[in-house]
Amino acid sequence: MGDGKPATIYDVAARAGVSKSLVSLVLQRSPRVSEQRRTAVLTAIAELDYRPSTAAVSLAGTRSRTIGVVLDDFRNQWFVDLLTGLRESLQDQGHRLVVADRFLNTGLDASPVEGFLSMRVEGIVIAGEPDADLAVPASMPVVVAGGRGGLARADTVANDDFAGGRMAAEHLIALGHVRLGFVGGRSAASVVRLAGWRAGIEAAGGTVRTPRVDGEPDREAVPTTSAPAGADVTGVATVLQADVTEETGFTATRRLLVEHPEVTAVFAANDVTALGVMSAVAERGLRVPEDVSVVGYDDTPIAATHYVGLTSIDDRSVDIGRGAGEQLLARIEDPSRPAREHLVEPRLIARRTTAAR
Amino acid sequence: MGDGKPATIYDVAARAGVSKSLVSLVLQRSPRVSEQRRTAVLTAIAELDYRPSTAAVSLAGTRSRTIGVVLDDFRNQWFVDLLTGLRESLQDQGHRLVVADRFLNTGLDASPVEGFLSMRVEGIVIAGEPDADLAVPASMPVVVAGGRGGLARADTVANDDFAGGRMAAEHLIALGHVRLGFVGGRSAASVVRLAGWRAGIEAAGGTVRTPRVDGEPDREAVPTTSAPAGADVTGVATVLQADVTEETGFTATRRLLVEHPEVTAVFAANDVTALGVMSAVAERGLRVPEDVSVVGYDDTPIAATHYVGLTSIDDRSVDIGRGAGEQLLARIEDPSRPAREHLVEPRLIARRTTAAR
DNA sequence: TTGTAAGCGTTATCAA
DNA sequence: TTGATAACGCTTACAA
Repeated sequence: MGDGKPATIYDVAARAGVSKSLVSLVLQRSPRVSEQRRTAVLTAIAELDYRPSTAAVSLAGTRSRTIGVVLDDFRNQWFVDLLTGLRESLQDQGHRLVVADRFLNTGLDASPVEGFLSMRVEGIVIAGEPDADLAVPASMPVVVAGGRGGLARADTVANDDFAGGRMAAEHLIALGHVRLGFVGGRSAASVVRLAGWRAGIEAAGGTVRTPRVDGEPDREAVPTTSAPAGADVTGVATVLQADVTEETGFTATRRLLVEHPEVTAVFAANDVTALGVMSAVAERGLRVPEDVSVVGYDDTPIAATHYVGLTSIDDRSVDIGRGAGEQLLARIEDPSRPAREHLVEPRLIARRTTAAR
Repeated sequence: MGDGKPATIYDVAARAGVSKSLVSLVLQRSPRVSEQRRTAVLTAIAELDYRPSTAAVSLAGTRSRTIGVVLDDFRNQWFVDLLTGLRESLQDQGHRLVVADRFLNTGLDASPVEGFLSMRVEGIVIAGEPDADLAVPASMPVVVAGGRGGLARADTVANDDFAGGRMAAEHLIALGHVRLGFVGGRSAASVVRLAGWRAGIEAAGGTVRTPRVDGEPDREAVPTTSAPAGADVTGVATVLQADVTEETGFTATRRLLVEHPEVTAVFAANDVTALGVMSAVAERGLRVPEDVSVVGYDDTPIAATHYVGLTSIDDRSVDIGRGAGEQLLARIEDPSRPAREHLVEPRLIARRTTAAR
């Protein structure tokens, strides 16, 4: 195995005593090769530790059989599940996956998309909200996975945030909670999750205070405390101006609990925010879930730890990935195909932060 | 921008009215090209939205300028920081980074290393403990980042686990703790961290009960409870047979706290285990850090959340990445260079789970 | 400073 | 079923 230069197809052909065309046929598993020659070639390949050069293959071949995956940020763990799904639908179909986050090869390429174009990928998967400055040529098949809008002509496969928000509300109401709170931001996902949550409450005959933007005084005087008797459900929503983080989730919840001490269940637009919510609950000397139930969104690994044990909405990233791969394949087959938006139904994972009231 | 086939160097040459060699020279920023021609070429490139084919470039060129990074698992978040460091030392030097985890293109390639060999990468970074079956040809420059051993001939850049373990002990002792516990497994990293912790205790004049393997009865009868008066420090270590997880960390700690109720500080071999430790402490009705202090290792994102706020040892993955890139570059320059092992000094990040006794 | 021409390691198109 | 031979898009001597 004293590797000097890697063996080429010529070396294999010479060693097997055949032409390089024949070697190429064997490589492509052509059925019309005699068993004898085939084994001779295979033996030579093994002996020489030969491996086709991907550069030569994609240069000479008609297709690169490569798909580029653009991640918004490697830190967003959800891409792990997304990749699992993509592998199922793409890799198993003989496509090679190349992943890059927004910064992976900047400096060499202007953007990960640029790099993929240089590689002559056959399609691109954009994970998360597509950046506006991600210039993808019109002729390149693209699918947006997990994000919405952005590229009009692209297929989209995303979580059904509305359904997820509604699930959160239904779960809490089923547990007997009637005074609900919401903490989220102004991102597209958060807004739709809030709408779903509101719909869940209204479906139960309840009312929701119009989303209040944090920092602005409340215009509406909804009598949440003097609510009608019975099981009437009411909700108060806090929509943060700034990014929703653990920190802002904490301060927003602190305020929410002061202004609405009747709230016994909070739905946070994402898991990290939910951590802030839980800290705020603890700070007031209340316990989760005995005094206040908390639901997050995304079902991140941190929610799944026993220590945190956060009830959360699983956005089914694996299925989103699989679906995205299938859509991309379909578009590569038929580029004229109209772009569609596909929603994946999320599911609620009940853990230790929610309990009956 | 009606892209049909991507433009080639021929198209650019024709449009600019020059030879394709001249275009190539411009691409390589050769200084000996007249300003006039250069702008003509650059204009043509822009107009045609031309992008060199990486396949053709690496096939025709002498070097691929590509480095492969093998991750053990995308779920181990530490690779994010590692990549940051690698970008600094490699990408900024004009190298392209291609990342893959153990499963990324299996089916197409036998292993990520196979894929990289096909791509004719100039070097490979193996992140984490190298798999034994990762067959890397002797002639391929390799550096192991964050793991130890495995490939004898490879340079290694890793966290100084011994120093980290010692830091944990010193931190706790400085806070006044004298009855210390350890929970870890039998992985190389865990064993060394334990050794460092022990050294820290011994340096303070203390003694450590010989690591006890969980499940086996204690052979040694070290009088930890009847310790000499004064500030004598003692430690009890539990070494798990099975993998250290949140679950096993929990059960091991539960037992530790029963058998050694005098323990007021626990050092866990990693952050996830530390979560199990904290659950076990809570289960006994004790509080962190008022009753028991807890230190983790790796400084994972979960430790950094305010909600968890785990004091942890930061293994400085960014620096490991930068160092690994530098070592790899040096080896590519001089393949005969003897392999060395480089240790990066970790640092303790004090948060809310440790307090003075 | 610019152009010509010979590769680089494959696949693909013909003939044989 | 096999083998020439021409691409593929670029780099790189070598000439001019």
